[in-house]
Amino acid sequence: VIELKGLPADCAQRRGGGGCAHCQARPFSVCASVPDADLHRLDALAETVTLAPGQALFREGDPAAHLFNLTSGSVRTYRLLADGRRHIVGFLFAGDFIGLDPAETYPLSAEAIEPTTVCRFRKAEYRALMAERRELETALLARAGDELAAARKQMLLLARKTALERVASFLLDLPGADPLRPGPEGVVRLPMTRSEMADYLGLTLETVSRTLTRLKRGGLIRQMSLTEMRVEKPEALRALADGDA
Amino acid sequence: VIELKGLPADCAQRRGGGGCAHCQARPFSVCASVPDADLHRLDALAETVTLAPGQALFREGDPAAHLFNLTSGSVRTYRLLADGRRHIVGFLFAGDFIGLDPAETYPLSAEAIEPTTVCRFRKAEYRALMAERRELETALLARAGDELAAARKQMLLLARKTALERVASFLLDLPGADPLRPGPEGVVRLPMTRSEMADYLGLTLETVSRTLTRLKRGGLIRQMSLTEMRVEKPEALRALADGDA
DNA sequence: CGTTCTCTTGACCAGCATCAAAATTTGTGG
DNA sequence: CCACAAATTTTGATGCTGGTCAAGAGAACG
Repeated sequence: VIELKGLPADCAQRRGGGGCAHCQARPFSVCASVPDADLHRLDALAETVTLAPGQALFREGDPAAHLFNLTSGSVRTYRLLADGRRHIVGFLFAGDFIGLDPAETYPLSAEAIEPTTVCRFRKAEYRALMAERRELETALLARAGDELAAARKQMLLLARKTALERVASFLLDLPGADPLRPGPEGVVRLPMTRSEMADYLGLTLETVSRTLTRLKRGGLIRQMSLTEMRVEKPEALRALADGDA
Repeated sequence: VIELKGLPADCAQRRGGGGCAHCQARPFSVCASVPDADLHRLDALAETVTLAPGQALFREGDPAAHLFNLTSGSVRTYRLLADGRRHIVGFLFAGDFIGLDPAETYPLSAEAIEPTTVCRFRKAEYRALMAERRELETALLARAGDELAAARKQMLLLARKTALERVASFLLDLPGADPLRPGPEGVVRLPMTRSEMADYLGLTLETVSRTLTRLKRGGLIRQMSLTEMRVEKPEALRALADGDA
């Protein structure tokens, strides 16, 4: 059963001052394309929304009134099949943008998986800004290209990789395996449950658990806590992930 | 083993006159966003390329010098894993655009699967036109959003659907099940091989063949020829595809 | 008309799913 | 801080979907 907590109307606050200027996520986000001098324009549109774990940002089918930029925490996006099978489309982290799809209603649901803050814009207002600040549209097009590339990578994983290869790929794709992001080198945070990993990787939670155990036994990774893994042998993991048979 | 025929340098011809004005694919393509009055600008940039079956448009890793618009025929795009496993990323038909990904090199290979014509643009020239004709950039962003939506649909299919559901979804997604496109109502063209369907759907060619046989036996589809299927019971097929258990 | 390629069908098998239960972690109230 | 309840993870036993291997039937092509 899935949490159905909505989003209270008063959760967001329009900010007066210049939040964007010291936004941690800006270097990773599309906002980076807006020059410092024009930041006040963004600030004027932005609302800050704070989410508790399990709280929904929006649900599949809701009118798509907003665009979002994740500033901290993490979010899962998912769709359901009629009989309850769930597919987690992606996990989003600081700097990720939500709302590239121009559809009138959200094509998927989005929920926080830990305490999370997002920057929210009214779609119409954001589009107006885009029409004016061309570099923002260009940045979004570039971001859309990146997302498409990531989606294709994931399709390859789902279509042709084994369970072992999927889990290895997943660990390497998470931020934290990424040297650019904050946190100790080589330590991967796993804020999501095994069940969520499974629904993302097209496996069952048992298979994910067993596979992680195999990787631990093989010394490729070491479990620091339930939500943190240390990658001990990145090259070996990469070889697995890429199916270098 | 896969065909490795390249693209001869003389395959393309810069056209003088106004090909775009009577282009069959224009209503379905991003070019529709360019008003008739400005069509000569597109025409000035466009080269027509003719491809024989199996001929490559480009290969993964090639410098991404061009963007393409498919005007007739069909194309497969694919990536390979180190040990030879193939993933077909998509099948493209008239009106489809290739090159949304802003990467410097092509992230996948593209080959014709039947006699095909494409409209080719130098990336730099096209970008220059985009910078000037804003509605083109907006149309591309919208197209990117559509592609992303399609990619997510495919990820759901690969992550959570059974073989039967995958094949049913595939038959319904092909143009031809689409009432807007030309051809007799309800007849689906399958210009690709069983092996290609399999590499697209994350199955084996045997499973695809067996599944099509099941659908035929069940009277949901009828085989007209090897490359044509008639959908006899669209609702039943749709129910299967959506997993309405 | 034979060669070759693709498709179909069959027999068997393996990887992952399913079902079930124990171990561990998390959360809550006293 | 501890005890207990609930949730998540891990591990085990078993089964099924779809993969693998193999052979035969159609199509396509020269």
